[in-house]
Amino acid sequence: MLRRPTIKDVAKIAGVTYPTVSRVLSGKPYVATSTRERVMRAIEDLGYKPSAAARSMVTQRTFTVAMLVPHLTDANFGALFAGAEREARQHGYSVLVTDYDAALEPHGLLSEHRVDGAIFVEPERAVTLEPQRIDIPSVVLDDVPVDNVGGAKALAAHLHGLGHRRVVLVGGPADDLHASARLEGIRLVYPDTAWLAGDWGAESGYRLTARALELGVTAILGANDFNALGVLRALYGLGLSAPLHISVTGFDDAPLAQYFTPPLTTVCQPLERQGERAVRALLDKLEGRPVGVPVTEALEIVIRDSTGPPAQHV
Amino acid sequence: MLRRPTIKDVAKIAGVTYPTVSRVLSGKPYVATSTRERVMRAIEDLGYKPSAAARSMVTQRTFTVAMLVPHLTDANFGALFAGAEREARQHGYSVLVTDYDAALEPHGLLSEHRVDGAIFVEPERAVTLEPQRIDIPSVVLDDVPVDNVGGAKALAAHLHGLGHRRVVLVGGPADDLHASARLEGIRLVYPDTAWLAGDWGAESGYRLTARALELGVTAILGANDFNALGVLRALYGLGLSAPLHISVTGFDDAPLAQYFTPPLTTVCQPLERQGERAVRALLDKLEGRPVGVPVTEALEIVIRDSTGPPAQHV
DNA sequence: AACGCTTATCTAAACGTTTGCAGAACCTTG
DNA sequence: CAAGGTTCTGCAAACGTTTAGATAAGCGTT
Repeated sequence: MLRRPTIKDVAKIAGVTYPTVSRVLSGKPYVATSTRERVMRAIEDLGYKPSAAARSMVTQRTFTVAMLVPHLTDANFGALFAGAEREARQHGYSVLVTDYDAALEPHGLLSEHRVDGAIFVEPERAVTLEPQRIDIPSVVLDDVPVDNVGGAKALAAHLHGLGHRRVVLVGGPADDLHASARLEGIRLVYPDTAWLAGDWGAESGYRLTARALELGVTAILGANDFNALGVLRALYGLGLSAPLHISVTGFDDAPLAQYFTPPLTTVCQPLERQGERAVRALLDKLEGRPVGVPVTEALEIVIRDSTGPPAQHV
Repeated sequence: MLRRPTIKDVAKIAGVTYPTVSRVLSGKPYVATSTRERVMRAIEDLGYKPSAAARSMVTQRTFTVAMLVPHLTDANFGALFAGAEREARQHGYSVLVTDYDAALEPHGLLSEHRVDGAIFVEPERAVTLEPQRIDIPSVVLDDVPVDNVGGAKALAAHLHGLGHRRVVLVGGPADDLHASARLEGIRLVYPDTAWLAGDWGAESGYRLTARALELGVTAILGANDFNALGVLRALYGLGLSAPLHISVTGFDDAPLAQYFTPPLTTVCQPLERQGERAVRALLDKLEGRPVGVPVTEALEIVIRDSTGPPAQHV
């Protein structure tokens, strides 16, 4: 296996010096059309690909940003990435995904100037990590906030309209800002709603459902769609079903939520757009532009089959 | 904002020349303990971090591998990544995730020697892409095969044991090797089973269920768990339910599958281990070791509530 | 006291780019 | 036709490492 062609090989073939090739590659002005063509052809013939390492060596930039997620198994960030990637690409950047732990390793993305900036998807941990160990520009997803409170309130209002008088929030970490905001929204309608905290997984919803039912509620609000799925599953195990015996709602409108049994009433998060906005904010920081004032995005409720009037008698 | 400290700054503080610092960093022998200590302290004091670019400039290696997935929204690869990441880290590599399209961009991972190798998660597309545009070492997930045929056969046998006599496979792309292998496995038990192909999403299962029922089957095998979820959803829409009217199975045992209503009978894919094995195979290639003979891994069936005896009368 | 061996450090070259500066060739213009 | 501008291209330095080879110091042998 031979050495990869470098800019110098290209130059030799095209009969110019290598800085000229560099100029062609970066689309600089002041290069004759004929030269440009010859160089292009040489590049083509050799199958030349620039070396990112050499390039970022001198420019001190990688034109790459990292997206850090707590666990890659959390399904939601797929859409987030899609939005981020599209936006980044438009500006000549690319996006890499890893989980926090991997990124922080000695050889990880964040430790060796491999990326120009980072997007932290889960704000809480970002806050604890960032100042200590990270010294690259970064944004946390909360820099592009969405109206968790409003979304939750809408959900609660919907339930209230159906006649529910006592509800509970199930799932989400006790110290999570999003989950807290959702509780806050619910309490705007049902002032002293209880919160059975857990994590973001289905298991949480499943495990906590029994305790929720002891509270004598007619509706259970999952802190996210997967929590809600766990609740549905628990109801199934108890021989109950939504919305007949208990109404259930989620949060996020994950792609799968419409295929739950029953299809889930939830709140639609504009995840792609959020990814987009996060990238935009980060690039603004990176390129020294004034970073725009974050506007809070409204969330829309999606009513499906998992909610209905309360059972006549619990 | 000042320049980042380099190896030379460290050297100056520690009172040595910079190659010595390099030796300390890479744990080379022949450096005095006292020197090593002085250097370490200087590194600490300065908050020095090596530059990956400069390093891979000379070594011609990045110690990074890419994991390419078709769409980051496909949930399954989370576990795949977890396994891959763990294995890679143990060998001093890190793993980056992107989708095919992003990776192939002119500035993408694969185009500029940014990674030492790549793992293609979806073999079909890898095959079409690789020879044309990629010239870095790569493995496709099929290089570490799992026994799709056996798993599907086990599923079919389970259904047959319950008394089902006519089944159908729903979902999965018509040209997909995994899906085909699954069909093959089913046909070992039910020789002329029909296949209503689609894609890997829930929507496919949902859409194709009506046609499946027209075939007069008593059980529907989803090509994966999400296809199965779509089927369950469609049944719900028709006022039917599993396993009472129709039995339903999935494939993969996605983390969510046990929380479906009803919990899904499926086949457990050892995804983490697969990720691990893929990395191992790739590193073998990269480091010129003989790449081990791929052993096909057996798959275990997981029986839950979505399958039962056929309805007395269809 | 000179020799060789080991251990520790230094010197210098190399990796593949970008970029500021300087020079060459060609055009205007007065 | 000399002066002054453009437009194009070459030269050389710089980016931050690794690594082969050279040198120096210390020590145990003869």
